[in-house]
Amino acid sequence: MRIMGTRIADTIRERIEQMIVTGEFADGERLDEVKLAEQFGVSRTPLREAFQSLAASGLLTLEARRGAFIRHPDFVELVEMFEVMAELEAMCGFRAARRVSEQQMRDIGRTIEACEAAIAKGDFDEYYRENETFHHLLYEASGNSFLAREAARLHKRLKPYRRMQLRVTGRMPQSMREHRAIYAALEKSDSKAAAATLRQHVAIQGERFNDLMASYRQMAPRKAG
Amino acid sequence: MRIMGTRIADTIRERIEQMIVTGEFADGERLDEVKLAEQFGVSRTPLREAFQSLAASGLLTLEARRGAFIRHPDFVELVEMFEVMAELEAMCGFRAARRVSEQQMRDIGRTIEACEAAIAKGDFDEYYRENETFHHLLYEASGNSFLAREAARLHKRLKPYRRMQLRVTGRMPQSMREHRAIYAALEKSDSKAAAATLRQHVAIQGERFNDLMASYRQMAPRKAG
DNA sequence: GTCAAACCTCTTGTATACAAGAATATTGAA
DNA sequence: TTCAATATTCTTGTATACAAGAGGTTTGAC
Repeated sequence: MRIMGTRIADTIRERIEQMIVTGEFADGERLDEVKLAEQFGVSRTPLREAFQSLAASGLLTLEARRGAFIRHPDFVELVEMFEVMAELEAMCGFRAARRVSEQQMRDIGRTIEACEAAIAKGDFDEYYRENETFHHLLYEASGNSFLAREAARLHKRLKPYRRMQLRVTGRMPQSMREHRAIYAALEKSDSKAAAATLRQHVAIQGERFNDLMASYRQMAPRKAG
Repeated sequence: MRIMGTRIADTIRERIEQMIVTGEFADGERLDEVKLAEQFGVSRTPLREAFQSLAASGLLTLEARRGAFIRHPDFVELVEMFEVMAELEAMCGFRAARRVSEQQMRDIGRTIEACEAAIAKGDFDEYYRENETFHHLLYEASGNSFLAREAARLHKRLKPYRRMQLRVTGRMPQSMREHRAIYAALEKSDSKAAAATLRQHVAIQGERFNDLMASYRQMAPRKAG
C-alpha cells in the first residue's frame, strides 16, 4: 500500500479510532468538536474529516446538525455482527487451508504459542495482542486481500466487545484448543474443518451467548437489547 | 433509520456516488475539487466531506496532497470482491430460507417476474433495477440487518462491474433459472440449497470468469490484471 | 403551578482565506 | 539536445469566519 504523507486529519482519525476501540467513550456520548479540536491542538476542519471517515467505518454515528455520537450496537446487532464475523473468518480459514504458505504456518504457530504463554503468565494484554495477530495472519493467509481487509475492518469494529467477552473466565482453555484445532486443519489442508472450527471459534452461541449478554448488560445498562 | 436533515455534504455524496457507480469516471481519473464544487454550486468544504465518506466506502481513493482518484480495482481484486459478494449472498440465502416471511416471498416472486418481463421486452435498465431489488429483498430476508447492510454496501460498490457482466449475451436465461431455483429453495426452507444456488448465481467462475475478463480488458485496458 | 411561545445560546454546517506541498515549466549548463 | 536545478503555479490541507438550526431557558398567560 502507498505510504501517505502526514495529514493531520489522518492522525486525528487514528487517535480517535484508538479511543473508541479501547472503549474510552460511553454509549450515547457526544464527541464535542471544539473540545476535541482544542485537545488535539487543531482546528475543527481535520476533526470533522476524521468524523466522516470514522462514521463511514461505523465507529461513530453522525446525526445531522446534532453531532457525532458513540452508539454502541444494541445486543441484537452485536450478535448479528459476530455472526457475520464468524462467517468471514470461516471463509478465510476455508481458503487459507488450501493456500497458506509454510512461512505463514510458522508465524501462525508462533502466535498460538505466544497466546498460551501469555495466558500462563496471566498477561491478558499480551494475550489480546497475540490473539489479534493470530486472526490477522489468518485473514492474510486466505489469499484474498479484499476479504482480508474486510475481515480486519469488522474485527476492529468488534474490538471493544471482544474484550468484554474475554473477561469472562474459563473460556481461555477452550479458546486455546480451538486455536490448535484450526492450526491442525490448516496443516492437513482440510478446508471444511478449518472453516467449521473458525466459525465455532468466533460465533456467539451456547454458553458464550449468555456470557456476552451478561457482560453487555453490565457495560451498556441503558439498552434492553 | 433516523431521517437526517438536509446537509449539502450528504446530497453531494449521493450525487457523486451515483456518478461513480454509473461508471461516469474513467479509471485513474482525478476528481477536481474546485471544478466539482463549482459544478454543484457549493464550496469545497462539503465536497471534501463527501470525498472522505466515499473513500471510506471504497468508491474512491484519497491520496495525501494529491487528490481524490477513481481507482478501479484490478482484475484480481475484482474477482476477490465477487468472491466475497458470493459468500455474503449465500449467507443471506442460508438465513433467509429459515426466516423469510410470506410477504417477503411474494415480493421476491414479483421481482423475479418483473425481471423476466423486462428481458422479454428487451428493457435492460428495468431488468437491472428489478434484479437489484431482488437481491436487496434477499439481504433483508436474511433477518440479519447488519449483514443486509454490508451486503448492500458491497453490492453498490460492484455495481459498475456487474453492469459490465450483464452486457455479455446469453447469460440472461441462465440467470433467470437461478432466480427461480433460489425462490424454490426458499419456499422449501432449504437453507443449503438457497446458499449454494446464490453462491453459484453471484460467483465469477467458469465461462463467466472469461466473460468478465474480456469485458474488463475492454473497459480498463491500462491494467494488466 | 403548568404549559406554551418566543428568545437566546450553543453547536453544527458552509464558505472563504491562508499555508504548504506537488506538479510543471523554465532556465542554465554540459 | 538533454538533463538537472530552480522557480512558478496549481492543488490540497488547515484555519477561521460566518450562517443557520437545535435545544434550552425565560417569560407570560391561563
